[in-house]
Formats: sequence, C-alpha cells, structure tokens
Amino acid sequence: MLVTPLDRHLAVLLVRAPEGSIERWTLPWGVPQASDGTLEGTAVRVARGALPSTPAWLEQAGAFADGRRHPGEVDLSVGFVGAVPVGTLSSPGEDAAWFPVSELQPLAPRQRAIVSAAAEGLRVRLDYAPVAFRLLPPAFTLSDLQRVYEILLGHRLHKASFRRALHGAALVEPTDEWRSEGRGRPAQLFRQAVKRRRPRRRTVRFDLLP
Amino acid sequence: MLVTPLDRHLAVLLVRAPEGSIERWTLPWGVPQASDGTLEGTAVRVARGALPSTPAWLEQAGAFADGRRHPGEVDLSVGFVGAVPVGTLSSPGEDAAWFPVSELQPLAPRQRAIVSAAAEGLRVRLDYAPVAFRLLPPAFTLSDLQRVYEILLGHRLHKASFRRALHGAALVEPTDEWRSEGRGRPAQLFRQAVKRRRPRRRTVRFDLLP
DNA sequence: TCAATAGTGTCTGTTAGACATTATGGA
DNA sequence: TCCATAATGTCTAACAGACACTATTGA
Repeated sequence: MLVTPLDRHLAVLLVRAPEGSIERWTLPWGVPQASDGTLEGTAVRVARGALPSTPAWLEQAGAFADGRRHPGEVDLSVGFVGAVPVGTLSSPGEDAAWFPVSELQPLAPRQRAIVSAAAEGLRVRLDYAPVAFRLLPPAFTLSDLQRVYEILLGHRLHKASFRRALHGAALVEPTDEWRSEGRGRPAQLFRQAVKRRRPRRRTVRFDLLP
Repeated sequence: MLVTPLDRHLAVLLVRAPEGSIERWTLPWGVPQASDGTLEGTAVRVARGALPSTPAWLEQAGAFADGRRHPGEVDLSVGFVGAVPVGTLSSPGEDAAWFPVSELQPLAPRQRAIVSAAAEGLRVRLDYAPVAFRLLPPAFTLSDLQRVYEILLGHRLHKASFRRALHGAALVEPTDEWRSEGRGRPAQLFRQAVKRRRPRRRTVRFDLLP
C-alpha cells in the first residue's frame, strides 16, 4: 500500500484491476520471484511498477490470509506500507489514482484488511520511525511537517507546542531557503537533522489503552 | 513465540528440536491446516500444543522469508507473539523450557528474526493493547503490574508516578483480597477495570525517534 | 526489634496547550 | 490598506520524578 499526503488526507495509490474482476481498483501487487531476494525486495519491485521512484520508506504490515478472492488466487498475501513524498506522482496517468483512505474505492476483502492494518501501523510507528519525514521532500516547511503529523494522527496539533517539541528534540535544522505560497509570510525551509541526543526513556502512557 | 514474565526478565518458550537438526531448540511451530480457518487459528493450535491453555493474548508479528533453514523446509513463516500469564506453565516438562529472551539458545536464523521482531512489537504495542495485563493472572498486585511493565520496557519505573497514572486512567480496580508474600506488608489485589474514559488525544513524542 | 515491602503525601522542575503579539508577504 | 500565514514570547495547569514518610507484615 503506497501512501502520500493529499490535501488534508492520507491518500492510497490504487491501480486498475484487470478486466473481469468484480472490483475496478486494486492495491498494486505481485507474486514473489527468485530475483527479488527478500519479501521487501518483492515489495520494492511492485512499488516501482507503479511509481517513478522507490518509496522513501517501506515496512511490512503483516501477513493476511482471511477472506478469499484476492486478485490472483493466492492463499496468503504479505502487506507492505510505503511512504511516497508529496508530489512524487502528482499525475498518475490512466491506470492509477490516489484515493483518500477514508473514501476508498471498493476493494477485495483481503485488501481492505491490508489497508486497515497498514493505516493503523502507520500511526503506531509514527513515534518510532521517521515516517512523517518520508512523506515530504528533503526540504519542507514546519507547517508542512505539522500537516503530515495531523493527517497521520487524525487530529489537529498545537502549533507552538509542536515546534517547541521539534526544536527541543533537535529533529530539524533550518536551511537558508524560504518559500512563499500565496498570501501570508513566507516560511523557512527545514530539513531533517541528524540526531545526536539519545532517545529519552519511555514513560508509560496508560491513557492510550483502549 | 510464547512469552511470560520470569524473575525480572521476559522468557520465551522453546521446545526441543527434532533429532538431526543443527539446533537443539526451536520456537513452537506448525504448518497451516484447512481446519485452522485463519492464520491466527493456526497460531492458537500451535500454542495449545505447547501450553495447558490458550494464550491470553495473541498477535501477528509479521511474515519472514529471509535466511534459509527454517526447521521444516518452508519458504515463508508467519510469526506470532502470544502472552502467557505468569505461572501458567511453571514446570514445562522434558520437551519444553522457558529461556530468558536475552540468553536464548541458538536458534535458526529465521527464528531469531521472529524473536527480535516480536520482542520489539511487544514494546511498541504496550501503549495500545493490554499486553501487560495478559501476562498476569486476573488478580494481581500493583507491584506485579509494575514489574511486568519494567520487564517489557527494559528499565525501572517510578513507583508513585506509576500508580498515579494507573489510577488516573482508571485502568485497575481494587478487589477485597490481599496477598502476603514473605516479609513486608501484604499487597492489595487489583483487577483490570472496564475503561470508561475515552482515550486522550495523542501528542507527538519526537524524543522517541531514532 | 529489624528488615522488607506496600502505599501515600508533598514538593519541584518540566512541559503541553492557551493566548497574545510581532513579522512579512500577497491581494 | 487588509488579510493570511509564519514565528515566537508568556502564562498556567498538569504532571513526572524525587523524597520522605507511614503502614504492616515476617523473621
């Protein structure tokens, strides 16, 4: 499942299903080949079939075997999530399209399960992997970054707090470029910084438990 | 991979590998059968083959295909983590044993990968799933619970803070039983409470990023 | 009595979020 | 000029962690 930020939503890349399928769209998929080497190798190959470049981040979302009727009559599918920087594939052409994850086209049951698990996995991994940065180009404004976090978390964040935490953790460093978009004061561009501080010890967050 | 708290460590259940294998121990494993229904069904069956009861919690850790030489010459393995309440299998018998996850017996490469991924997954899921409670019997002391959290996180927690957060989130409720273990004041037994408060909105934790 | 563990109250430094204000461009 | 967005300073309530203390048992 390839995702990218689109407007204020997370979008998933779907490709046209072959003639004769019940659904008209499907997740990009493929059958492992010896030359792939690993499962991730297969995922990279499948992703490159639908993208102009390799996803900026890729992680497995799990194995799925429930619900028959995966496009190719396979017993088991291994789902992957891939992050595509915003703007990488702005005009996907005839055979592919970005759909907001909340208003997806009808998908085969197993593919729906993959989308759910992958979307949930993205949220959970937000704190431990630099997913948000991989959904942006190398230089970005802090508002861009905050928007990505808001998309992934599903709610608004406080601007001042967001920036304080960001600078406090030394996660970004300013470039000397600025970008002006429409009205309003131009924003400084930042890039991800190489972290030096070792991560703080985790505290328990009981309030997240269901 | 079945885990349980043992002393101050997390322990993994290994079973004796068949004669002729290079390794002497292996994770419990099995090949899916039609009667299993789902992947989780297979995992439950495999777990019940090594335990007196079904694991209190079970979740998939992913699909693994790297590194040849999985015990049964299969191309792909799907790993699961199962939580076994402390004391469920205190004397595993001849053909099985608990090993601290940090001093495991030599395992096949793919099984090592499963153990790493599963252990990491446990930590990540701590905040979103009631894993810690599933590693304890229905009634437990707050010190027990804290010990489990410390095992899973890998570091000590502050007692007063832990209890404040616990009560604040209304995650546990007292029973009218007390347990005395050796010296010291007896501890009140608690059980997991049915949560009513809706979970608080997540904030971003930049300090956890690598 | 001592040792060990359970459980709680208070204090303090840190921080998330609210609010307000300044800065800087385009329309 | 007005408006929209960027960026930052200040305040406050909440909270994590430190510390100290009481409570209650077995040895």
